[in-house]
Amino acid sequence: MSIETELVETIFKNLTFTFEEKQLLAQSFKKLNLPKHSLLLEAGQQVYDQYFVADGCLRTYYIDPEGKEHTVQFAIEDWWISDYTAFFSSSKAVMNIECIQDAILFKISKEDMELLYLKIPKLESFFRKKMERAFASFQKRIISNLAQSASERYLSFVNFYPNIEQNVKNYHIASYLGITTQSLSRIRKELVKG
Amino acid sequence: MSIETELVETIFKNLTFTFEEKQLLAQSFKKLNLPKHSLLLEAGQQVYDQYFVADGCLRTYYIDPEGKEHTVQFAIEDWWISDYTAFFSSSKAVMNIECIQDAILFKISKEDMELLYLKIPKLESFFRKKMERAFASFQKRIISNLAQSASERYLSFVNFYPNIEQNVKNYHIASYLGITTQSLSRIRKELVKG
DNA sequence: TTGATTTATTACCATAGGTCAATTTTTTTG
DNA sequence: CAAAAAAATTGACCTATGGTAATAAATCAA
Repeated sequence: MSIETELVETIFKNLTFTFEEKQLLAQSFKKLNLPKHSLLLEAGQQVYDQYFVADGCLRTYYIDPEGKEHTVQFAIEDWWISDYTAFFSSSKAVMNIECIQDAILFKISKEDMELLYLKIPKLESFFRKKMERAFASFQKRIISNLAQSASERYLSFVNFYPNIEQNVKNYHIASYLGITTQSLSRIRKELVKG
Repeated sequence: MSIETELVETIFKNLTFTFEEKQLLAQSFKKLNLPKHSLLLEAGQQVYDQYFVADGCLRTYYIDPEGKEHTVQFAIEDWWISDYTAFFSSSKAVMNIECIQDAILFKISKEDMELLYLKIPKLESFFRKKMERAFASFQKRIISNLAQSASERYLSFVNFYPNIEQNVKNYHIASYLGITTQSLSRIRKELVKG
């Protein structure tokens, strides 16, 4: 399958493009195979790209001054991932991105992105809507962090990411929920009992 | 001052418009005076609009099943506010929005917004960038909630919203930080002692 | 397959922050 | 300005979650 077809069929499912537009897309995106355990991005690096996950699983995490990891986001098939704060402002990453399950990605640079917006205006709509959904889901997460107990957050997580639980380590989930692995263990035990 | 001029000078400071575009903007936005303590939006209501804050202070909060309030966002001069999850998906509000200090707002409906995007494409860029910044700031908040203690979060808050602290009640800040007013009191006492 | 390494569980104690209730301070209203 | 209402503080006690450490289970690599 040509990369043009692949892009159009995986990333931009609901859009139609002219031949020239497809060419342009194919030139802007690069396909990437990423093995499990590899780091896609490290804190301190300049962030040029964002990545579409065609297959596999990754996570974005922040390492605090005490060295503890905090998972900000998981990304599976059909999600986008980057250190967006850095990507948007063309600055250095605060976060790390790790590949949790062998992944296939399509990457595009911010620069190419801006050019595409100019040349294919419908992409601006497409990405604005994507941002809106991402924003809404972050907002839900903030509410969940404020209003729910650890075990409620765990249940929300399992419900929201049903396909992820198998792929990730307990300490990934714990660091996403903002608790220790020990607490997660206890919570699960309680839930089985309860 | 005409509403056209007002809009262009307050909301869209860095953009230039043709006469017709300004007309269109003026027709799409409505100016609103909102007194302190009034509710701009209540959970359960259909969300049609988003609001630009020209002056004053508002907050978005969620009321959990136990009746506790959780402040998701403050908005002062130059910020936008709405229940964005509901606004984007044209659904019912989960959040409430309360006016904390007498406010002057400009509101625009989602419908008019989408029309404007079609007629004035540069607005799509403008709002995409706004979304990007909002997204980045939510991401920071998530990290802060995961990685920081209550007193660290309080210091970050004071630092990030230096002008808001005077305007809001302690219980607003506490509910933003995810703690009780009692804890906030204790934290402040500790910080003064040093 | 087996030993080595990584990950998960459990137990015990410590602590940040919550709850309830009383009191003081601040703000609002007539 | 005084009385009433709202907000903030404080204290005593409680609970959820954290930290440390030991053990068990699972995964990986030779």
